[in-house]
Amino acid sequence: MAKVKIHSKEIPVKTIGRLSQYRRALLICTLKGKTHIFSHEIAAIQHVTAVQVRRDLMLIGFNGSLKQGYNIRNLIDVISEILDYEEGVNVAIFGLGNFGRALFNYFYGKRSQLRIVATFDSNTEKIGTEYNKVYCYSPYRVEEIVKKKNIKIAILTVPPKRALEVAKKLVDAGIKGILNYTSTPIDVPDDVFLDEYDMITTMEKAAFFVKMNELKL
Amino acid sequence: MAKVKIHSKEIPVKTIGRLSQYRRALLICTLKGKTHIFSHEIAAIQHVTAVQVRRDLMLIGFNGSLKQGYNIRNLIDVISEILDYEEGVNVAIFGLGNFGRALFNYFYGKRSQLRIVATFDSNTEKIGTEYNKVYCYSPYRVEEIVKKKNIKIAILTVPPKRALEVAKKLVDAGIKGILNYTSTPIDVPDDVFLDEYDMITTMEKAAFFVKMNELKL
DNA sequence: ACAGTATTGTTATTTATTTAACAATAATGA
DNA sequence: TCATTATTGTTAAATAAATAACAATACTGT
Ligand SMILES: NC(=O)c1ccc[n+]([C@@H]2O[C@H](COP(=O)([O-])OP(=O)(O)OC[C@H]3O[C@@H](n4cnc5c(N)ncnc54)[C@H](O)[C@@H]3O)[C@@H](O)[C@H]2O)c1
Ligand SMILES: NC(=O)c1ccc[n+]([C@@H]2O[C@H](COP(=O)([O-])OP(=O)(O)OC[C@H]3O[C@@H](n4cnc5c(N)ncnc54)[C@H](O)[C@@H]3O)[C@@H](O)[C@H]2O)c1
Repeated sequence: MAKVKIHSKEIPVKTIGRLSQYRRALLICTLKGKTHIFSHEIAAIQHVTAVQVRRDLMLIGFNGSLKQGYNIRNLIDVISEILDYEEGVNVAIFGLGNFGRALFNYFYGKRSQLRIVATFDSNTEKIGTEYNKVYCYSPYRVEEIVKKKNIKIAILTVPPKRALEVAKKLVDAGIKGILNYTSTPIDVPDDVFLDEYDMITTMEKAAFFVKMNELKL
Repeated sequence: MAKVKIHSKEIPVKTIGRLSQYRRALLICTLKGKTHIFSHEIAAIQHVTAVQVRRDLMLIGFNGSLKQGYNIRNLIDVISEILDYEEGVNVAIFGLGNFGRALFNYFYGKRSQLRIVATFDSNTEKIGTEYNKVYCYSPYRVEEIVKKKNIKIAILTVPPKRALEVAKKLVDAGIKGILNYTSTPIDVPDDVFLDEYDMITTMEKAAFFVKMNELKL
């Protein structure tokens, strides 16, 4: 799924990602009392060009005024209408280790429509406890709880060796989106959103560029 | 910097990222005693097509044999020659909170050429202690320590409000790559590698796709 | 010996994404 | 009044990346 239709226009996935970032920048602006903003101002905050911003906004059919630029409040609302899900989406974390907990803390409460409603861990000392008021279940209960709590998105932070089996269970249970942070690539059906991020790959790219830059001297 | 020359051929940055992933998959294969591998096998492990793999390998001038495919050991060596930096690269973490520590634990020791040689935190209880045998310095000493220890890459996990000031200090001190995990976008000169990752943006994309898929029904 | 098969390596094509170009517009002020 | 300026919205062009196509090759089995 690389594009999506909104108002009968095709929207690239990359635009969706940028809209999320624009909104974040805009929210900070409103806190500062700003009411209007120009495309080049948005561009300066995020890492994009003013043209890119205008093009993205064109795609979602949002218009600014020539002299004042874009109305921040309205723009936030329009982006939210696109990105957000009225009823909200339920999320669960699988693997409540150091990394899972760090993500939990960071994510918890940041977006009102995105709710962490369960955690899963195989460690018997964790099962049955609450972390940030959210109950920790045994992985045996994945199917049951995912259905009962209508969980749609999974954050996968189990050990790499467990990734494949857990991912399979998730898909079978009806999960529709997985953020896979284990270093094991997983496969999912077409109708399941998948994102895989690994800091080591990024670090290797960084090191490569450092090397390249030094050689250029 | 979107492309890089190797053997006088232009290599897209994306290829570099994939090479890192290929190598990881290959290392696992060697552990299993495999000596040769076909492009479609590599493709099946990672999320790419066989054509993509062959094209990437063509770009770095690596040849396989028609009947056996690619020699895994050789391929790992060639990729390592491209990605790795003989003398190694020194890395530091800025912000030793939950997230910083989780990344530390994950990263520490995974790549012999990429060494975490220092951590920095403003919390006086952390300054002067060792975490995983690595000393924690006060942010006041950034310039001094970065130069003394020849630190090239920074993992940025300070609170979002501190991101801009710390990033500026890093660049001034001579850091050449930053992995920015704070939700605050930062700006760096052209000769500094920058990667910004934020799980909330990813989560919002995931939620968006879940929503889209449901509407399609 | 040779048709059939599976694979690589590379060029050509297509698709996706970004960037550039510019007309339209509205305010400013000489 | 009218040139100047700064901006938007949109089309056109350029660039980047992925995919397809296919010749070349080497092995298999008959
Ligand atoms: N992508 C990144 O940048 C990145 C960064 C850090 C860690 N990681 C990865 O994230 C994962 C977690 O890292 P960590 O440091 O928190 O490790 P950890 O060992 O602290 O946590 C793993 C947790 O998963 C639990 N677990 C094991 N099997 C399970 C199962 N079948 N179902 C549910 N829970 C299960 C364990 O009990 C443990 O609590 C690892 O795969 C690690 O490689 C990725
Ligand atoms: N990108 C992601 O997906 C993601 C996930 C989790 C957290 N985060 C971000 O990572 C950062 C850290 O998160 P956390 O949960 O570890 O928070 P935390 O509060 O536990 O850790 C922050 C640490 O930074 C230290 N610090 C403060 N000012 C500093 C300075 N000037 N120099 C050095 N250290 C300083 C604090 O003492 C603390 O130890 C935050 O910005 C958070 O938003 C991002």
